[in-house]
Amino acid sequence: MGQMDLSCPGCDAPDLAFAPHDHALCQTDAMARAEVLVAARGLKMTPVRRRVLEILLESHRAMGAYDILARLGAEGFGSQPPVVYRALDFLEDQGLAHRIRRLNAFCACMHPGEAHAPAFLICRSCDAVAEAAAGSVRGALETAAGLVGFTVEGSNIEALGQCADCRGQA
Amino acid sequence: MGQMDLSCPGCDAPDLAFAPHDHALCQTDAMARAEVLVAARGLKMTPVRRRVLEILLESHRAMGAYDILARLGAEGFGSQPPVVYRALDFLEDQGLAHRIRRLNAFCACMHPGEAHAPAFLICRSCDAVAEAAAGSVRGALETAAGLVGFTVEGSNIEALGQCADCRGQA
DNA sequence: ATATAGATGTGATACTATAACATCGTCAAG
DNA sequence: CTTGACGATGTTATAGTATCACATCTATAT
Repeated sequence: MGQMDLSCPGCDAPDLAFAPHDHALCQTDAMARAEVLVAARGLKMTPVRRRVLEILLESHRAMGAYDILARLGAEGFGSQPPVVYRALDFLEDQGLAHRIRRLNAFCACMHPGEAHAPAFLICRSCDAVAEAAAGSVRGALETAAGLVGFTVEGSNIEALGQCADCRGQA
Repeated sequence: MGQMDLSCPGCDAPDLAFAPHDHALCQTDAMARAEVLVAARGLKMTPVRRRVLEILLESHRAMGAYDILARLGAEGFGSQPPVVYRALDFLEDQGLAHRIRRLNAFCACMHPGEAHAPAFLICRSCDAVAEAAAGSVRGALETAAGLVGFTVEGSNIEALGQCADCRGQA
């Protein structure tokens, strides 16, 4: 792990999101992986899409679409909702961003390219969102669903609570 | 299990929601349990609250707040959003209805009064929503969260997929 | 050069949810 | 009986989230 970077709000709080870490590295690494992935799929990481991902990568918090849109507009991109929703749809389809339904908001994926279907841990104190390994959770969900003959095609699993740092301070 | 009631859309599709069943009994039973629970807590099952729950109990599908509101308005209740949102908040607080975040919609609880923190199974074909026993799912989630020091205070677990009946027909 | 497909920009609109305040009814204390 | 307090409801207004439809642009391949 690198040096702690206090300018990263998510870093104060820790999975990866809740622990102090070199967030600049975290950001550039995720961005680099995203670029590679998109190229490998024959798709384009356009300026709007790249900028939206950069904005999401600034912290480990979820952001509302309209907050992102305001940033885009201020930077010379389009300022109408479809601009940001289309970029977010693309990023989500490519596994580079996640929608946090409980918050009506979006966060950058911290494990792009890795096969993963995460559970989201949302700290109510610092607002950081972490992705927890959820293989066992999904397994349990599929088992429970299977008992009633239901086939799971997709799921969203979100937990609201408090991260270790915040609980320590409270 | 009682007789099949074809007038119940959710009944065509079964947990309880995806299986053919005597839905009239299902409705009256849930309503009766709700009345008892509310009274036992010293709260009031007012006309608006009762009617909202009745509407939700008509099927095992989730309904949007505004769809419910239209029904209320047509029946002489207030027709402004707070009317229905307040009733839904009350029902949710009392464990009589659930919010399905994936659908921005609400459904009646099929297990009122029973300690439960369900996972929701949402059939993409028939739109029925079932509550699956999720003790093991929640256990796995808490374990996964615990590994990163996160304390789970609440969670929403929703699966989108296809119920047994719909898969058979497709 | 030009046709095509994908991406973006823009205006309009739909859908979901809450804030703030007035009114009304019920019920208990006096 | 009346009055006060509280909770529920009604109503107006507004905030917040998301999509549709259509025009325009850009890159690419032909």
